[in-house]
Amino acid sequence: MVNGSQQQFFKSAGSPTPVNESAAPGRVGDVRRRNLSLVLDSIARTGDAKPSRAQLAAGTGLTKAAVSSLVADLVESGLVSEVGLYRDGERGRPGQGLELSSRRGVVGMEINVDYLAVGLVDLGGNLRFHSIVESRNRGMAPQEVMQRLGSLVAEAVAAAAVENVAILGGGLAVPGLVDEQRNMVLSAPNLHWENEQLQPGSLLEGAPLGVRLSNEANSAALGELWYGGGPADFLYVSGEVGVGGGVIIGSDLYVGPGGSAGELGHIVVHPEGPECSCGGAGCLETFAGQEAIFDAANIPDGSLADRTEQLLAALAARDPGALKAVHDAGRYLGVALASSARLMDIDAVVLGGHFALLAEWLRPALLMSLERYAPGLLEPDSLGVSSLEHSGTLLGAAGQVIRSVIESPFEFLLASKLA
Amino acid sequence: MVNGSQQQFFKSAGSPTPVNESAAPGRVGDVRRRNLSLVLDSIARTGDAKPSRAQLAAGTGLTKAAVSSLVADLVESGLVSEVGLYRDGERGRPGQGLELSSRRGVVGMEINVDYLAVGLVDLGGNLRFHSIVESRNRGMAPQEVMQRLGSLVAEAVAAAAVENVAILGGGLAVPGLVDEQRNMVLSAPNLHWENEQLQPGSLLEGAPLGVRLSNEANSAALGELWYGGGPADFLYVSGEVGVGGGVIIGSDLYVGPGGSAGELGHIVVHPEGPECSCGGAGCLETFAGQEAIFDAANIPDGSLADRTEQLLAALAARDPGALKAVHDAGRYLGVALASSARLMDIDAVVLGGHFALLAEWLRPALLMSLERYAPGLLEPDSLGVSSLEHSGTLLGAAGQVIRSVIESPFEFLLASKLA
DNA sequence: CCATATAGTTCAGATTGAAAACTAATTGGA
DNA sequence: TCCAATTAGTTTTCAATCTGAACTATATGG
Repeated sequence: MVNGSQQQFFKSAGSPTPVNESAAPGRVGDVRRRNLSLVLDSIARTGDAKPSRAQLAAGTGLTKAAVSSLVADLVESGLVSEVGLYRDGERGRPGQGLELSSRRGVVGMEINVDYLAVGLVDLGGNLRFHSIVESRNRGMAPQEVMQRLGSLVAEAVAAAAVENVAILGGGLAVPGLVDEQRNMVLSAPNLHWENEQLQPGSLLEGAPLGVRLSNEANSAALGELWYGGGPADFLYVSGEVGVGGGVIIGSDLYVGPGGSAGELGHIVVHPEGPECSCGGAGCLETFAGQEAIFDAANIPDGSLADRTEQLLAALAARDPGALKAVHDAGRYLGVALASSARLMDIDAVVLGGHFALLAEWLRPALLMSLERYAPGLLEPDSLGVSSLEHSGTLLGAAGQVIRSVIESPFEFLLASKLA
Repeated sequence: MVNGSQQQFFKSAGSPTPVNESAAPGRVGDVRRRNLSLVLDSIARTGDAKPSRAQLAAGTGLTKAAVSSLVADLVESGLVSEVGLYRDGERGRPGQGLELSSRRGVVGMEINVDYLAVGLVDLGGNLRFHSIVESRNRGMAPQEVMQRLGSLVAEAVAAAAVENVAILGGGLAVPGLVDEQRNMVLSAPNLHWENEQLQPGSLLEGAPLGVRLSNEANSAALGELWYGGGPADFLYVSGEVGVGGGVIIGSDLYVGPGGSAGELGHIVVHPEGPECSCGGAGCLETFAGQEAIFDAANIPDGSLADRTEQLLAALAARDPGALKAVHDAGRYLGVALASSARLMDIDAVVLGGHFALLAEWLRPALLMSLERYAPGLLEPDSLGVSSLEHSGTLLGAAGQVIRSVIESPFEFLLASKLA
């Protein structure tokens, strides 16, 4: 990066505005980097259709010659496989179908307050193995939780061996703010974790891409985007113990300058509202968090599964307290979404987690509230409910690793050539 | 875009997921496109220091050979000029200083509710000519307003001739939602404009880059970023007749999928608040808009300048009504900023327009409110006040055109070679 | 006045995609 | 049965562009 010959800028002391270290210069080789990604992405998007080189050339705008050369590299690295000829009853030489290799995969992992989950996702996005176990992780030491997670991961690794899937890496989602670079959980209030250093890499020794830490709501949003048919722009609302959010803009996750964007739970929905655990007041979470809803609905303490079941039963029985609790949550969620949609110019919402379960009762109040506070901004059609249930988060966590390969295959090729 | 030879994808009817039309493929020539921009941007950033080719090579990571070739093209196009040798009392051949040409400029224009403003900004960002006139534009026909603006522009054009500045294009900011592509003002409630088709190009016939329409708050935010020393990430709050906002993330304007992000004025700050002109209720604008503040402070009707003067006088005289009006505005602005900062992960704010004038009285209430609703999120130091006053918006409007040249000089070179 | 230092240019070499010609594989119809 | 037509994919030639190294240009200081 730095030039060998210690170039000096402006010699007069004080260095008045040296030439800024701008973005990296374009090199001839960057073109191939980009086109490798373009072709790989085209194959990924085309999905089940298994495109031929000629179709990729037409779809990407590259020449057949260029595509052939690029595909050769991708096949050699193992990311792409040829899946035999295909025909459709017309003349001409048949094409070689191409797909993301089903013999390469990533392990998706989720630590949440009440459960642990692991899944094996192949490059094509198929969930090849999936396992969830209840685990009261609140207040448990990270090491202990990681150890429990490790035994779940071992199952996934075993399944991968049986299915002949090579594991490239893993993604681990946790319900809190993370520093991805340093593998730290900066703050996960619902787990009672603060500045915890994790060793996610040790969950998958030897995986070339390591294990990538991520936020639960963000991963769920990405899961919805990539594997749940989410639109290119939407706000994902994660109703786990806390109320989280993930912002998808232009098919990309918006994380903000510090990486902690989407904190929907701490939008102020009533300036005279109750104190919040975050130190503020009137936050959405104080009206629409799981705890707040259970309390307002008079559901006694107990395990999450029990309480949820009781709440759903009460709602089905039209219990006025329960109905009002959910109605209020929907109303305030509407306030938060109206403000968010106006601020970020977003016109679609996907409800996940707890909110997906309650959607039947929540939706009417939410729509009414949106109509009151931001009339015409969000159509009822664009207020969706996640269908991925508990696999959305781990699909998203794994997907981030898969995506990083699709976006930078060149680096992956390099690594696999060295090995 | 489409291939000549009508490539057919999957022939079986129904075309199951044709290969997606992804991003454009990388061509060898893209490298030069990028590096031209890189070098030009380096020169722009280095600003007054007027870097030499060798310094640019060191700063960009390109070789001297590449920089020389790139600079030759930029000089030929007139975007960059050599400004003589410079020395600093050391040995060696002196470098040729390079700068953005001061003989190329862009006209910045602003239509607001109570005034019109025009400025001539050269590529280096110097405001070479500036003129503001009062004009009660509310309810006036767009044609009439554009005509008045035209005579102001004529002054700027004359000034450019005198100063020997060639005008490349213009930027026109209006206080409303615009469709930049189609030169339409979709909605400017405070002007009483709705779906108005403008002809901004006719303001500067013959300017190669035409005239670009933009939103007032967004332009002001960009002005603050480029010419007011704003940080890389901040929320600009524009207190004109309405309350607007501009979101700067990573030194880029965030406009959202539909281009209308930053609508700070219609964030809900109190769910039981009054009806708003937007159809919603409890919006920030109903508490902190100019009208709301003047009303709450019991300032009688009149021109904006008069009312502002009266309000400032009342505040200086410690009039309780005026103090409370501004205090309340600050409090609710704090609610909106707390929510926005949490949602978008922003940690700096710049107050502009009316809010800049009232900053002395507004700031304490605002800080108190931020501390109440989002403790620790925004440091007092990161709550700034714009110093650009009425030139910020037109600087930003012109800057967008300048920036587009810096980001895509290749297209500009092409055009100037054809001419 | 020349050794040294720095700026900038020239030229060979490498990478890469475009364009076009070519080879490969398949079908429909003579 | 076999060949024209059609489509897939490869090979070859060419142009664009950067790097690296050698070279020229221009200054200072002893």
